[in-house]
Amino acid sequence: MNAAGGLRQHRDTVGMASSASGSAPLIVWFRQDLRLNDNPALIAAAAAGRPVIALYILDTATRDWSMGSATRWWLHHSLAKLAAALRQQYDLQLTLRRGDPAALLPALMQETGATAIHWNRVYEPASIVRDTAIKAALQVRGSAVETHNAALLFEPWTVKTQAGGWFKVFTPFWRACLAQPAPVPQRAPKKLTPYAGALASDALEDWDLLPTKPDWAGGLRETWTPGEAGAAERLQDFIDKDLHRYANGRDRPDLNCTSRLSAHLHFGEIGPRQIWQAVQMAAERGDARIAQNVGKFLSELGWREFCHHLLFHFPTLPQQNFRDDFDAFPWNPNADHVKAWQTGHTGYPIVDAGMRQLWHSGWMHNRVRMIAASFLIKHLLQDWRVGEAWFWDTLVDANLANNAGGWQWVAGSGADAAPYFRIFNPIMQGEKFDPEGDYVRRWVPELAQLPNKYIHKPWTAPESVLKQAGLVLGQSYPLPLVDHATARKAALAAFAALRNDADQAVGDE
DNA sequence: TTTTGAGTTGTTCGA
DNA sequence: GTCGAACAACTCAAA
Repeated sequence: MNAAGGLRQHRDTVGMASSASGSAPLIVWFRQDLRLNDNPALIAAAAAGRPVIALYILDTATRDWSMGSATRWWLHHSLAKLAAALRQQYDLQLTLRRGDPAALLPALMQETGATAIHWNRVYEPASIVRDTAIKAALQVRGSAVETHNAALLFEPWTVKTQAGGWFKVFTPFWRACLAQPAPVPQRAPKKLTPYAGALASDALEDWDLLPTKPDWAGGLRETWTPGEAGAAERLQDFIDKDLHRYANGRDRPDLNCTSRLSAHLHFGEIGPRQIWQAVQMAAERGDARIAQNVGKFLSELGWREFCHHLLFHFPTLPQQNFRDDFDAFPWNPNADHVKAWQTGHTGYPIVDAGMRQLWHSGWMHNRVRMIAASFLIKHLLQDWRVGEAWFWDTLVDANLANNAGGWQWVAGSGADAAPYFRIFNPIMQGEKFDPEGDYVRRWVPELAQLPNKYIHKPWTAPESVLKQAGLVLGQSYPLPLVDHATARKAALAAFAALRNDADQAVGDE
């Protein structure tokens, strides 16, 4: 069955607007909340007992950080799943429209006689600007607008220091969060009244969200199951198989025991409240190993929360150094080096494995993200925003807050950032966290025949070993793009220059 | 206001 | 191979 095909409605029909606002329809505007459970906008709309219109708008008017290629792929499938679920559960059509929400929403309300609209907030700068204006305009027209929180455990304006400011350090931030009452998810509405009129809807396929020539999405299809059901299954699988060893296992890309919920979370196919409750319940069921690991896992959810709160309070996070002394950092732009990094040809196996995993599957293990990001920034001295942009386009979980927060953290320009001297050694990291080389062998197959001893540093292998492994360095696999020790010294020198600049600036005053 | 303790994820060097 | 110290100085959060 092609769920998307069922969305077509060929007839433009003027809705039967009711004059009695008591039975006038209301709109649920889906955005980054593509689920039925724990969806406060949907729940509130259903509870009103009036006809419900379910709407998704492909926003072509907001230019800032428009979706990357991998997230467009995910969105297509997630919308198809949402449409199918709405139809199956409530006999409700998901109406698809493309354009400027500021124009489309009042038009749809006019068309249908809808007098109220619900949506769940997106806590990103461009969305806030857009939605604030839309809300004001709709209210001027006399419409009721209600917005809700589906995306975060705690509202960004509620987590404050004792002095009333915003946290810039994670640990006290998370302590303050944990002091709040535990967030509780709500179930999907049991029933709701679907809007009876026929509504014109775009066909999902016409949005061209999927790649065609070439179709590079094969690796994504074999790796992911977008949609609310896929998210729930992923969470359950994680709790059953991996939560009990999360604290240590999370650092092992070869073991693959992280939750892999990031993209589901980004699209709101599952919410943080649901995850929170599910792992707490698993811990309470009595498995001591799970109980020991839950705190660590929740703190990762805490980092997601922290990044979102940071972005809310510091909206320039994706573009500008959080610490402005980094504006003087002596980057060394080099298109060839960036290309080698992007395509997984740096000559450092753990970095290349990660970059190829990303290209193939739209995702990279967290530990390897740090190593690969550190390499781009500190070994190659490329601006963190170059890496941020590549991740934005290639990650299925590309999320403005997490991506910006992560890159600034690695660069050392962010909140609570890594100290300048923390420069990952890609060889040592590989040997420590991929000890058997399984991860490298999977993603860099040309190295598969190398013995473990050389898998993370092939250039040190004797000629006979290389020959045995069928490897010609510089041909079938690159030599290291830069020498680790040399690059490390250069990075330290660059950071030293930054400090000197800062001292100079103080001296100038 | 001042003081104090602390701050996700590391590496290198020398004993 | 293992271990502790050094790598800076600063900012943040709270007492």
